[in-house]
Amino acid sequence: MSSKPGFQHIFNRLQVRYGRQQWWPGDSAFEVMVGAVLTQNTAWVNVERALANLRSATAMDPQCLVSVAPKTLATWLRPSGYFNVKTKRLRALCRWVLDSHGLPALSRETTALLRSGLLSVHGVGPETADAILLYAFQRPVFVVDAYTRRIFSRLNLCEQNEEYESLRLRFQSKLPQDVPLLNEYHALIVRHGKGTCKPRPLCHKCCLADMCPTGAAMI
DNA sequence: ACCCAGGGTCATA
DNA sequence: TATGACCATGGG
Repeated sequence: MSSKPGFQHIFNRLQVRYGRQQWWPGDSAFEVMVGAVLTQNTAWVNVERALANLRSATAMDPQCLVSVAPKTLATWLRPSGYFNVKTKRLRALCRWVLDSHGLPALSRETTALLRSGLLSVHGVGPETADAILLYAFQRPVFVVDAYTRRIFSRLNLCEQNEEYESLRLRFQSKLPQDVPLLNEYHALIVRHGKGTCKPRPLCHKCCLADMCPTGAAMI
């Protein structure tokens, strides 16, 4: 007898196929937060250029980012796109960190309080907040993104327009509250989305093809 | 030339 | 609640 493949089983498949992902690429918790904002709807390779600009300007610091002229900050952020928008969002995030007495103080707060705090920052939505919670603060949350919807809706395990919170809580209820697992799972989903599970279906050699009902019709 | 990328906000109905 | 416009660079 066969049953529908579970979230844990799919994780195992992805892990066997792609191996360890070693997320998040970032030296400090603050750099992870900056990267989380800069990567909004943006390819990571472009984010790395902006991060390199900040590092070479020795500006990878909340106090510096709120003090520097917005026009200067926008110049550093230019390669990651939306630089005017992201200048404001980054400054808003830094103001929140400073008003909260810095990252060490924040790291002692409960996950629920951190989450509502992050969501109160202009420019930080649910996905960015959860990415920061998981990868900067090491909290056991599942990060839902566009890849998650694409991959799991093709497996008939969710609807493409399912609400963010609904999807997140469903994942979390089916998985252990284990930070390393949740870390790897989201990273593997992104890896798989960049690999075989493209917007335009290209499911040959997909490690999940045998679970994909529509996979047979794809080239 | 076109589509896509590790989203979110705001105005409108 | 649910669409649509907008933000903007760079790779394939």
